[in-house]
Amino acid sequence: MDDSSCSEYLPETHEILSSWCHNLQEVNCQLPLIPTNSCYFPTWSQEFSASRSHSEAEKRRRDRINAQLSTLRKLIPTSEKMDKAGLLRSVVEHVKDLKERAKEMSTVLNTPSDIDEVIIEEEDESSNNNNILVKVSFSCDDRPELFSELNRGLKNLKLTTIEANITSLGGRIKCIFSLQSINVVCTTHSLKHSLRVLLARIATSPSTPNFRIKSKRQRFFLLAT
Amino acid sequence: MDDSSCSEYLPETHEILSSWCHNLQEVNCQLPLIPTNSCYFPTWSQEFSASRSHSEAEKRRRDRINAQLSTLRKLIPTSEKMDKAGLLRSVVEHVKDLKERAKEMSTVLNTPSDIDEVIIEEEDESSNNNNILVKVSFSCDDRPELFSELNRGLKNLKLTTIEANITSLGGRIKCIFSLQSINVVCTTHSLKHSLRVLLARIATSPSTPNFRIKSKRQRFFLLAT
DNA sequence: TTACACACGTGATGC
DNA sequence: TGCATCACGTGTGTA
Repeated sequence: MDDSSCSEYLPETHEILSSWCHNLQEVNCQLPLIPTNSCYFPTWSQEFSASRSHSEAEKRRRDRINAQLSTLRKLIPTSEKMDKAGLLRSVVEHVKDLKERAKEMSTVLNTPSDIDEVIIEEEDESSNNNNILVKVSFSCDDRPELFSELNRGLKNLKLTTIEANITSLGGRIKCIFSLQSINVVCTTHSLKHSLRVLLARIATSPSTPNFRIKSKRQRFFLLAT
Repeated sequence: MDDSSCSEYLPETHEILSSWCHNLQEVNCQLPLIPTNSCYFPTWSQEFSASRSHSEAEKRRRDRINAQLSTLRKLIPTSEKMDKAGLLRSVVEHVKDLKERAKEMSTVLNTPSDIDEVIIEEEDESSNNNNILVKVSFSCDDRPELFSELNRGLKNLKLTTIEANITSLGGRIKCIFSLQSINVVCTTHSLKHSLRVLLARIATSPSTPNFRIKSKRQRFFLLAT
């Protein structure tokens, strides 16, 4: 459509129309206003042209937004056939998840610390019954016999491994265990003491002489925020 | 505003208005159409009410989308004072970056993959003497009994663990072993076969019924290419 | 003034 | 039908 199709649009009719539209705001009848202090037709033309460029600009804006949305849709699996709000909700979830994961990664990566450490803490629910639940964080030099020694020691203490997270990096190893001791006569205190002794012994046990760590990775790369 | 405020809106005026609006589509004058085969006022009321609920629903939709957008804005640093398209572009960048980082991390960290896998390869020097050296990469669902089963199985195969790297994350576990079999009569081929059978059995062994992974994340993020 | 960004109400369309 | 989503053109505020 070009401007000439507006040539029959007379001032009177515009006034009538505007007046009606103004009185009936609920109809949301949107007419470009006609300035009263300038000649009529050029102004209408200008208004119309402005309106068109406005709508075109708005379309470009919408297209920019939708382009990013469809990019996001490709990045997030299982987001096909989701509406915009749903897609964005998934995006929020995934960003949160990725951030948490990255944080956890750096925690895990931090893990094999350079100094031997043994941290033992009881879980909250440990005092409720005769089951003792402890969480153990344990760092030392890595070596082949470590696992069998750990298994043997934990077995001797009648401890069951509920959960284990073991990371070995650069010749160091960090183990995080959730251990459970069921129906034992010893106290939590004595159990923790025995555990501490066991782990200290394992940590300071001499390494196999001919054991050489194969892959010494650059740890700083992993620790960047 | 209630419907009574429309009481002066006469059919004639609506016709005139509709006619004008139809002839001047470029004005985008949007009136609810009046069906010709029903009484006038109720229909107008109904149309108006429908129109109002429509616009209200649309507002709710916009609000839902904008709520997610502002959540995203909080999640993405330096996205204040960005327009919607810019914000979404940052989100896309951020997600891509985080995914790449996670992928990198999982490569470096040997993060467990979502599919069970068993990769067995001989080390180069294995053919030189009667010692067989194999490197095993093994991924499966994590569970408490895994370690003891692995130890038992490897012991039965007369395999010594030279090096072990074990990572558990999100309910999955990945083990990388360097295993040595000294002075055995079996061939490398049969050893690898036995090993593969063992690991496949362990990987598909049913999990302890009451064992629940603590954090069940949407893991596909780490695996997306 | 121009240019841009956002919210709004509406028609179209799919279930 | 009614209810949901989307694209559209417009009014409005801001720089």
